[in-house]
Amino acid sequence: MATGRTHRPATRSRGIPEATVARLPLYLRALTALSERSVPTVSSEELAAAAGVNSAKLRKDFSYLGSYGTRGVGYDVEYLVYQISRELGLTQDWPVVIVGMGNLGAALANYGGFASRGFRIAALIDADAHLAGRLIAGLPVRHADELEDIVEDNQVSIGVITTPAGAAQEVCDRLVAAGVTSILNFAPTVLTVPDGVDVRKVDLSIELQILAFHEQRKAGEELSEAVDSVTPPVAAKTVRGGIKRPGSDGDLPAVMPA
Amino acid sequence: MATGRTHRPATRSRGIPEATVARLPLYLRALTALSERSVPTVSSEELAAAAGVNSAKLRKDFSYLGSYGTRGVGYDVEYLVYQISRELGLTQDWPVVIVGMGNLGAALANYGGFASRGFRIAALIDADAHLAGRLIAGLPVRHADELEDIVEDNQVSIGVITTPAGAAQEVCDRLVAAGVTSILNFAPTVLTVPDGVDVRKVDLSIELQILAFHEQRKAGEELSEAVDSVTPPVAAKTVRGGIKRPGSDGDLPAVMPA
DNA sequence: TCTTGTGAAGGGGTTCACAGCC
DNA sequence: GGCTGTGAACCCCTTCACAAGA
Repeated sequence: MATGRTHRPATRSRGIPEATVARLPLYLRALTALSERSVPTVSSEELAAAAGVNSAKLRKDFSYLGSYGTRGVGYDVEYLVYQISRELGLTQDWPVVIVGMGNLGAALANYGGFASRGFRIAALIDADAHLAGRLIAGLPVRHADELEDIVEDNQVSIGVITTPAGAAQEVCDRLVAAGVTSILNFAPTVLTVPDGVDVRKVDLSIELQILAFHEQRKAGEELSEAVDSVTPPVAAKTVRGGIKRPGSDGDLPAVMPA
Repeated sequence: MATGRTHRPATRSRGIPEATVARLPLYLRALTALSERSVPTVSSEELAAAAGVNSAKLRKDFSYLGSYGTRGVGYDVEYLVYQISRELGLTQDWPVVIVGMGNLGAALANYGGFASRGFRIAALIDADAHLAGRLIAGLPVRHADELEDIVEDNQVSIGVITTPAGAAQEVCDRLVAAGVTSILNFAPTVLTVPDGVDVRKVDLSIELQILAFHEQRKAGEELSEAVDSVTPPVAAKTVRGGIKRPGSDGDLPAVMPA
């Protein structure tokens, strides 16, 4: 889902699979909870359960980081927390800017896990001059005109976009031009960025639509449960190949603009 | 990332790959935009560009739905919009409840794409009695005590959890007990659900941490750029195997509670 | 004995490249 | 000539199952 990065063959060894990287934060969270409860060691089985994955996957994931466990015993919690944090780059503070101070932007600014260690909100930015100066989560909103200065002055490399869809690409372009190389996009648009810039997106309506798909499936199965495997693929599949456009202009469903 | 569902071999044919399902909303969005501009047909190349994927992937994806294109011409926009909407189950309105009316919950309630066709907010719910009755996005907040009644009365099958992490599992359990079978979780916790229930999660800090990982990588490459392939994998890899726990209790980084 | 670390097998998804059809 | 639909190759990820080691 990320993009950009040339990902050259990684001059040997340094190749942690993307799927593994995506799970490290999950392990880290589980380990942090154990750490707070002063649990000294944990087995792959226990930790996997806490993270919601299976233990073989977890062990394989950790094997990319090195041999950090002890056979017959398990993993040292504190040590793993440190190693994963380091691997994820959380041993330093990343300054981030949030652009777009609507409901969502404000929600993120107030989100605890955000302002906590590893990330620091360098500035909140909005294009609305009326918002400028207002405090959100204790920080003053800065006007969009200042975007470039803020990014450069604070050496910001990570930007979060929470603007309306229409403004997202322009904001993205400006962030990138000013030096940002990683973007987390909450606006429902496909962003175009130059090579070397990573984009990750969080899209509410896509998630909901995926759930709707499975939900519909369930409802369908319930019905065919009794019949099942008795009736053939029914004539329901009238469409396909020949007929085409059974009601292309008539019974069109209302579709989300999202 | 979804879970639950037994996903039986799908009595022949009905098997659309999960990866394809996840992209259908993207295609639908691009197609809707074309539809609004009254574009009649579109090629796989054009549509793929608009959706941010490559054309071979798009054609393969569409092939799972059926043969909806015309060789030498392209795809009929309106027709595809209809077919994808139907496939995703958006030809009906899904009532959803949002539980947890903090900043994030309020943001979602106000989010346009949410309330638009395909999904309908059946209720906003919060455990804080002080919030009860207050209007958010034009809807009154209902107290958590009413959760079960709301779900049953409105036949809600999709629930969105925007509570603090500590409350998420309990809310989830109650939703499921009341009949919800799909959950979109914004709380930073792993939810445990019975078979047959789908969970998707949206996790801000995980996304940021993944970006930080790649960002760190970039910074490292910049340095080794000049040297590159001249120096061997350096002694930097002091750790590994032998030594163990170089500073397990000393220079521990501050780690996010995530 | 217990649990990690990992080759090897298996499964999905992506990409290629071209046959099929307009 | 142009574009779709799709077998086949390829690649990545997951899972299995067991050797290695505390």
